[in-house]
Amino acid sequence: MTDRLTIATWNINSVRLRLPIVEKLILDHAPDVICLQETKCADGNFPLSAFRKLGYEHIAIKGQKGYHGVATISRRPFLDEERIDYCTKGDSRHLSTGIPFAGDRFTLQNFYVPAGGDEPDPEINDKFAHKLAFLDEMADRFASISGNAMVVGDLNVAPYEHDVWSHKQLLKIVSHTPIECEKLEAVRTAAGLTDVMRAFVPLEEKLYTWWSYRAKDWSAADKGRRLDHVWANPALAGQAVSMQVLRDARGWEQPSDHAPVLVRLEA
DNA sequence: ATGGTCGCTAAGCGA
Repeated sequence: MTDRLTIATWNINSVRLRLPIVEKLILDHAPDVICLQETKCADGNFPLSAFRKLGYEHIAIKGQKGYHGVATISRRPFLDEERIDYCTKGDSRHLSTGIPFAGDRFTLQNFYVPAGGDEPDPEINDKFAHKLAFLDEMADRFASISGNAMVVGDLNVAPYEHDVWSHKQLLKIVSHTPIECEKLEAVRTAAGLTDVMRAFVPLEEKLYTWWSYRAKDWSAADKGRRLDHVWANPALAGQAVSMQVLRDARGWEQPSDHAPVLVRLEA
């Protein structure tokens, strides 16, 4: 009996404002599990009933008022839930859920890594220091990951040359500095995880998930970055049969500055 | 060209 599961990850920059386009994602692509970041919504204000009406009865949230916030919305029941307060700042940036799949299970970790501010120097920029510490803590914790695992979310680092529109022009821009790229790679390899998006798109090809609101014409300029990621242990990654970045969603009505990423599993 | 645009929550912060 073949099991199939489609997972979406999307930084939606306010779940309440973006409900109409999350609904469009659901109607167009019918993901089984949706991982959202930057929900910007206290738990008591999360639009649970809107998602339940669309058939997503299992909703794990970790929100805070005004900033950050992650949510995992599912048609399948969760086997367990865990929330880790990385850097013990009280930020809502991590949510882990156990997902039943193909007679087995995997742990789906939904992350919103700190953006890190503008100045790429931890000595003078606390936000950048926080980002680096967050990545170091991820690497520490990931060293003991076991079982089937998938990591998704806005990791706020575009690690490879063709994850940005201009490698040379972005080397000193937060999200593509060498130290961040090295640390992100250390996180992924600490757990032995595969970069699922890059398994479908060769390293020589451009791959973006985010385009700034500030561009006059984001699509024409196409100065994108791949800030969103999907990683999995090799066995689970081997069950991924498709991956797509829904670039069109960046042009939907009142869009997020991130596009959703969809991965389909079959086993 | 050191700007530009968003969303929160009510002037400034974070992205």
